[in-house]
Amino acid sequence: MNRFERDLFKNSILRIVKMIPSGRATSYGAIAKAVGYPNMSRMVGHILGEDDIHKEIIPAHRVVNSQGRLSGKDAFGKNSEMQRLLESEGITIIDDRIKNWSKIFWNPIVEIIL
DNA sequence: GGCGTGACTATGG
DNA sequence: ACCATAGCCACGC
Repeated sequence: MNRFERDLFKNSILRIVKMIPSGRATSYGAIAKAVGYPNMSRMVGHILGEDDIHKEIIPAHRVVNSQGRLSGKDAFGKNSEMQRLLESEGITIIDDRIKNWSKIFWNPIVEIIL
């Protein structure tokens, strides 16, 4: 993956994350698949953690792992900022896991209409 | 180029 | 449902 591909990958990911509706969430792997790189789930998390990501316009807190776990919460500073943001959107979290994950899950491939 | 690492995932016990 | 394991692959050292 050269730098050009990497930039496309990054831009595509950020575009999808911006589409996640409030009150819903998706997974690293689902986003990776949606942009055509099914094995790049780890990179999705890496990119969302980069410093130049503006968390005001990129709702990175709506991206969790495939089990609905808040595996990235440590990147949101201390005191469970990620959990707080999700709860403020009406999502219930128990032991770092989103309740009713199958209902909350937003699948980009299915729900994005071009 | 080797090696360890990680906001990951699918699978099997 | 929980844990371990093996794939995965860009990145940094």
